[in-house]
Amino acid sequence: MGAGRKRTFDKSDALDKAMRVFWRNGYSATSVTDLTEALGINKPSLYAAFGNKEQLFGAALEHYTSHYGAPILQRLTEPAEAPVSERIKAYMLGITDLVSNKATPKGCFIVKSNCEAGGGDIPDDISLLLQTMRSAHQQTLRKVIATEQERGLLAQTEKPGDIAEYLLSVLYGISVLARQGKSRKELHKVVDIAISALPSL
Amino acid sequence: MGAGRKRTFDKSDALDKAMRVFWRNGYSATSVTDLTEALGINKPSLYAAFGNKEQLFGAALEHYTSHYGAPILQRLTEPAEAPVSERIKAYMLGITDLVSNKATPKGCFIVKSNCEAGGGDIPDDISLLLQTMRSAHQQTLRKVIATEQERGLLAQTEKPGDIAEYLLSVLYGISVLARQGKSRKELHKVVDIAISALPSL
DNA sequence: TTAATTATATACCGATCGGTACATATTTGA
DNA sequence: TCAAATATGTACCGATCGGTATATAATTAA
Repeated sequence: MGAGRKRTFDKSDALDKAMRVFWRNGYSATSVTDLTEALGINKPSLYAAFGNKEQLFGAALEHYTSHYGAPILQRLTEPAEAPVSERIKAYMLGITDLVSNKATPKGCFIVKSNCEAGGGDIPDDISLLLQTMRSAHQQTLRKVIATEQERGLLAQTEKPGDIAEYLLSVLYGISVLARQGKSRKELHKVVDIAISALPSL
Repeated sequence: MGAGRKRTFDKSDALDKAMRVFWRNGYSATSVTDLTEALGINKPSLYAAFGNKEQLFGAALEHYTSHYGAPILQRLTEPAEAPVSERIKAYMLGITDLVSNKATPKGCFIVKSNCEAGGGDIPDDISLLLQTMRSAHQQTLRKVIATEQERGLLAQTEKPGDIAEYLLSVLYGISVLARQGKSRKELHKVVDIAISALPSL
């Protein structure tokens, strides 16, 4: 890979650490100094490795979706032989556990960033990225519901997009509640009630 | 009322303007200069009238709940002759309209502040105030549900606190969706589906 | 061994942060 | 009319903001 001094830190580890700082404090309330202290590196190293604060934030969002969100979304389609109601429940409980995990900041990083966007804070590029992520998530959920409705395994009293929006709304709410410190157990109860609304079976 | 020069601005108007700036940008991303520009006054006037940034933020939160939130909460109990299902629906649609109103910042100010809290940003006093506000809101909703259950007008398959938490969760989610730009109409659809989950009638 | 290359550490940049000292303008009570 | 009291406008404070210039240390290719 050519000449040059070796990096003294692991870039992937550093990205995960930076993500947790942003996740906890948000974009505006996180200073570059907060990041360098959490990563144990100096500013020039951070800028050389990740560009700037905005680009690092974008990378943190991508890291979050690919490493924390994606495995949970997988539960919507696997195991394929499981009934859709069970898969949706497993997915929702997975999100709930993620946002109430004691080892990571409370709440959902995407939801927190979404709430931070919409004002003057957060650059336009990031707002666009968030919009894209949210849209992809909604589409994934919508398609699962639509497929099951076509197979007749799910009642068709509501449009799949509307059901997806409803379920996402509950999950967003659960993320806010988790941020407030609500326990995993309390949040699971919300999932139970929310799922009982599904016109299924 | 004593001597002294008269204030050249209306304090109540100024508080409402300040609230909107905080509502849009959040606590961390709002600078004192942002506030003085929006209010059309100088920094010493702002500090003399409202203390400091933190105290002004607290006053803005109180102003929001008393002037924007309280009138909607009233729909939970009035008109008393209306069935509880209708009152809850009117309340939820009221919140939905508030957070998707084109004349005010998108989303719920309390939800946004709650997401901002939990990290290093936002002083402890404010976090406590938010916790108190949220708890009061939840209790109000819980009592309405409990009363109706005692009267036998609502099924008792779930505890009133759990139902309240579920409804709040949906509303929090709606606030996040509104912040993302979802229309009033789309959000009303979420309310419809959410209410169909209630074990009522 | 040397030149090119890359990372690190220190020290600094102009801009902005929340907050205030101070002088001036305005109002009321005596 | 004059003194006390309150508000305003300017100009400034030290601290921190995001970002970088520069020098040095380490690594590889020649």
